[in-house]
Amino acid sequence: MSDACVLLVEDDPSMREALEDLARSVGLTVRSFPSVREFLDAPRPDIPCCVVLDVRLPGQSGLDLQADLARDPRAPPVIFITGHGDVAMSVRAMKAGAIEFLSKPFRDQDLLDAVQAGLERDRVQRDAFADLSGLRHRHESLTPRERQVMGLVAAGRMNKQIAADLDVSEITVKVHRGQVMRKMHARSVADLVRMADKLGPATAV
Amino acid sequence: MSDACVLLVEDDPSMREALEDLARSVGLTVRSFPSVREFLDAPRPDIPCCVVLDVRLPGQSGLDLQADLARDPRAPPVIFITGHGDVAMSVRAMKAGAIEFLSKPFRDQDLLDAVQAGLERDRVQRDAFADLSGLRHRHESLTPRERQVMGLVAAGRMNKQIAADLDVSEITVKVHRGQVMRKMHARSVADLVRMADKLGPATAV
DNA sequence: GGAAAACCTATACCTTGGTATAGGCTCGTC
DNA sequence: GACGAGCCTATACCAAGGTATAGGTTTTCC
Repeated sequence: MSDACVLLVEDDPSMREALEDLARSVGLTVRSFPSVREFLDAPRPDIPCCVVLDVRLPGQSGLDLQADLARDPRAPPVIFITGHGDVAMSVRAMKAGAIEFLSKPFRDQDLLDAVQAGLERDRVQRDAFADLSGLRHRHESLTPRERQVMGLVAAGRMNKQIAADLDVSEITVKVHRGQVMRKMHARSVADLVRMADKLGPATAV
Repeated sequence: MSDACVLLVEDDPSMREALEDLARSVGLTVRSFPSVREFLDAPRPDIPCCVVLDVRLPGQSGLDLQADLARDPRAPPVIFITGHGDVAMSVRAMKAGAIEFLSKPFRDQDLLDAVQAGLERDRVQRDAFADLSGLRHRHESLTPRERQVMGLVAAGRMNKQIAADLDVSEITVKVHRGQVMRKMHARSVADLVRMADKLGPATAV
């Protein structure tokens, strides 16, 4: 399980140690931070992670940190633990996408289950992001004209229609189109359509 | 706003009346039910809805009802209200997809906001479902062979490859393919690919 | 037994897509 | 001023896609 990591943000040293022991007992790697500050200053490990976060922390609160993280599409999932949580707090956390919100005392297994769910979600998210960034990279290697042609092809337009749209000859379109297929590593139009959809509005005409 | 409806499940008559008045005051249509039983027995209106649900109800609990509803992909979104909610309850509800979980006393505006959010989500969900069911209907009108061809076309295979896959002549594939485009109302291969993806694994080969 | 539906095939013909090769133009950079 | 990148075009040729028309077989169902 060294390909996954739990990021623990907890100010109470005894609690911190107990949670570290718990996580390590099932083979998880743990990095602990006593405050949001130190968590943010530390480099993010480049493996599937999930954050275990006390709601009440010195300085910035756990909920604020979650909101900050949510701005980054690559941010790891968050699991909250708290001593004195209330319903409003938990609802806010869950609405913002938290995996779990546990009140102390909680059962060890509940936390471990949540951690596994969080790691699994991060794995999926990281894979999706890696795919997408490869795709984006290839898309950026297209010239502006090629990008236009890609969008129109993905929209289902025929070469002659594209030629009319762009006011160029049909053969020019064919050349661009061939370049697009090559640069995007698309083996069929179906491939290209799916790539365009993943890239989203960036490819829309 | 008669194109939307709030389904209120609440056993306390005074509370029920207060909530009805609140919803009606902003022009919402309301149908009230004193128990889960009566809610389930009533026909579901065929317009965007959302359910406002007391967690604690005689007979089946609100959380149980939510779980039942979740089995139906067309089920309306749920908003919980409760007098004595705890954190575990709210987390469970939110994990199961609830829009909001409000503890009494709550601000009227908070409930109205949640209702609007719920109705909006149901509108989107209903539109998506209507699209999909039209698509499914057309897909079902295909003969088995045509479905196979559709899957292979959407996978990006060429006619001659499809012919080899199915061990028929290429011309046969062309005929089936033409039928598929016609029956599915696809104006381009790009169209067909997107339809196949929406239909999901049903079209996979 | 006969009608209908699904499936397969073929000929003939036309449209669309794709590539190789080759050349011209413009603009910005070194 | 030379160079490269991006863009546009053309000829020629070949591969793939699409349609109309027509006819065949098998299976199913009344």
